[in-house]
Amino acid sequence: MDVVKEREEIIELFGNYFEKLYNIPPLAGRILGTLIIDGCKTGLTFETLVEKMSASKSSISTNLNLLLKMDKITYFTKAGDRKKYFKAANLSERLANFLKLIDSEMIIINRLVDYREVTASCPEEKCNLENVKAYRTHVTEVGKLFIKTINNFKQIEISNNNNQ
Amino acid sequence: MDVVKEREEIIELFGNYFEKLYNIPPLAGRILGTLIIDGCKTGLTFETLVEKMSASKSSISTNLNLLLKMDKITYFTKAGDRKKYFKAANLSERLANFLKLIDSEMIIINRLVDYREVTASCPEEKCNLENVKAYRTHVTEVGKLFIKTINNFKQIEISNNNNQ
DNA sequence: CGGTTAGTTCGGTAATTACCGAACCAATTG
DNA sequence: CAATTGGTTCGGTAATTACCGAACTAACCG
Repeated sequence: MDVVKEREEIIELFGNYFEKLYNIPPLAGRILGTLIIDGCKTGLTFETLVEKMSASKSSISTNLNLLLKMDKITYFTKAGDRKKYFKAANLSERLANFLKLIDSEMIIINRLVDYREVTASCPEEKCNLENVKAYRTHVTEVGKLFIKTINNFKQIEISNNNNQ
Repeated sequence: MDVVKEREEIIELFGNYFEKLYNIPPLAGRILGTLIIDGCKTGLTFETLVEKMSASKSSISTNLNLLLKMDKITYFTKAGDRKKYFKAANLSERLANFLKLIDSEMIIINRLVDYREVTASCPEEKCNLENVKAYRTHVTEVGKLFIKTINNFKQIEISNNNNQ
């Protein structure tokens, strides 16, 4: 395996994937990809990112702050060192965002169910109501699965941190 | 409940939700929301949508074709009637799109696992590899859950169609 | 055939987005 | 204090997007 080339390609894949998934600028996607690949151990500094991405300081700043606000990344600092070290957020935090999505979907579905219950008059609309309810059950199940997984990761992360 | 107002609000909610979720233009999101609320029974015509959305024919055309290409909606025709009747796709079809997303995520994860297996030299990177593998397990589970649900819906849809 | 209906295609434009450079601030160092 | 480092903020601009109107096609009707 050509490790260097593979690294580039994975970052690019991640970048595009995150860009679409989270609706973020291309540069933000690429930063996140880079942090997942390279930044897991020690984190990457602002400066390093400016070089690696060959982007301007202002763009890096803006997009780092965006990713921070979205809880996709975090940073830590070292005593006697003014630099921030950025790294991708824990998987449990990244997954938690899906729960928010699921919650917002649930709100819409519940309103749709209530609405349908008022308006469903003909048999065709009745079965439509049943469909929506079945869909709600599915979304609930997905939510539960995510909560379970997030808790798993939290356990893993705690024991990882203790080992450091 | 003020049904008319509630209808408007649900469409707006759906519109914004789909816009973000699928990365589609606002109008496309609103069309999809409208079709889910209003178009389930008999479908809505091109003309009706132009009026309801108060948008131009060209914009409606473009966005309907986009939604068709994405399998978010379908249309049927009636004998002796030149119009197309648009309706939201079955839930099974809409959910199938999530599977595509999961597949594309799996491809990246697998490449990341392979990459990590080559590059993981220090203990910290080893546990990182374990994290990614645990995440892969989770994504696989989500995929299975979706497949199960999609099959459920297919069953429901078949029996619904037989009752019509 | 000409007229109507249903929908598409093709510029064009207004609005939005992504990124940049330059000026700036705030903390530290000599 | 001045100089340096690490990062932010603020216009500005190039590129992209979302939508429009007008002209068009294709199928049918009388």
